[in-house]
Amino acid sequence: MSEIRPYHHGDLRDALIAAGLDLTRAGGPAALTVREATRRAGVSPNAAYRHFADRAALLQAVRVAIQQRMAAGMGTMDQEADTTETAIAMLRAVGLGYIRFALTEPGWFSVAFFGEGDAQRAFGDTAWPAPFVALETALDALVTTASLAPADRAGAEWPCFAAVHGFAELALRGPLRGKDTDSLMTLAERTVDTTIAGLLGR
Amino acid sequence: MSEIRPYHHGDLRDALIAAGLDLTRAGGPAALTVREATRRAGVSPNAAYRHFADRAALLQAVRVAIQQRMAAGMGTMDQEADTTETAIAMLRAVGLGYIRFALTEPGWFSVAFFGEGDAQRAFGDTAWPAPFVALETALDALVTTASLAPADRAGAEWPCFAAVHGFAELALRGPLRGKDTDSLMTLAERTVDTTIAGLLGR
DNA sequence: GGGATATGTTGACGGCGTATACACGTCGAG
DNA sequence: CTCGACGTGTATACGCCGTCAACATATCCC
Repeated sequence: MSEIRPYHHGDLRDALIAAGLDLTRAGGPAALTVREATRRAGVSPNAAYRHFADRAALLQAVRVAIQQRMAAGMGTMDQEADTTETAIAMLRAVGLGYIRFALTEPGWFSVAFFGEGDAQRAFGDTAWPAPFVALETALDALVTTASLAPADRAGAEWPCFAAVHGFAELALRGPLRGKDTDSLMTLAERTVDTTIAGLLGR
Repeated sequence: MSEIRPYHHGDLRDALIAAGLDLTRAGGPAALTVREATRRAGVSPNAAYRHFADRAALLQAVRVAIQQRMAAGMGTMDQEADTTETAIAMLRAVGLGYIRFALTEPGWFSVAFFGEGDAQRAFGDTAWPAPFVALETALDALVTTASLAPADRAGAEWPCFAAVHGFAELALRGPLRGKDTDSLMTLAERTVDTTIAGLLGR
């Protein structure tokens, strides 16, 4: 991109991640293959091992790239929430945004969150993924606007995250698979609203 | 087991499913390999293809076997629910039973529900899995005991199923991975209770 | 200029799913 | 009782995969 990088390849690492994004977008985690990624980068298979310890490491890098993209694509979450209504709306938007991303980019979604065997590293080492941070922010806003008792704040993430992630899984791989997006989003709204209602105890 | 079945193998199909149960119990769907299953059955790899079209068909058969086991292991769901309290308790028990199975048998759970690529067949052709039927029953009981408005009955499965399945996913492959079972079940209770509260609108 | 180092290639190994062709055991029809 | 059809298991092989070890090349720094 910048000036002349007349090296062997130039920037193989990024090229492999880019290929990985292409592959996983269409086929999910299983579609990411060291050999195919290197093929697309116009390089021999083993060249990848100069930049990634193994396939899992490449997949992890792709995961991070997807999460960044997801953060950008989920729209701005940085609004202030100063009333109960806006705080609830914010929480709702976070949940529906998560589900919308899953429906829009199923391949990427499947990589970004617990997709493959050791995918716990979706959270592991680095910072938490953007959607999760947005969830935390929205829940905090519920407390500051006195919609949620401070005593109920701890652990409130899990019902929310579970409902939203579980719905995505139902829609992508479960009994809701194949339903059209409109119906799915209607059901998603109900799922999110039910969870919020339960959380606020009313 | 029974008398002399001096055929080539005797009952290879069942032997392969049994091997598949062993393999997936420890290692989830990825651990199921045609070659390893046939190895355990003491037979050449291609013998499997006399009984299953491909690896996916074998995995599907294992899935069915797991779901039967799960139905048996989740305890009896056939109790009557004639009061609001018992109906709610039933719904709670179904949800917590689902999560408990996921925590107790993570490998099997990962196979039984949307585990691999085309796992939608967890529901596809045959009858719905037992836990799902139990959920339907519990929701119906809520209606007959007048805890849930009949108008709210349709689609009530999805918030419940999403919360419970999502929680299992969080605990097995997500940010809650590694937490001890007691803590997890506490969080699971809160998740289930939150969902029920939201469903009953109170 | 000349190592040290970073990067990429070649070749190989073992594992996988599975196609194709063959062998064996059983059983029913003549 | 024979014989062939059929159900079942084997042998061989292909192309894919991840990855190791050894080698080649390009770049950077002294």
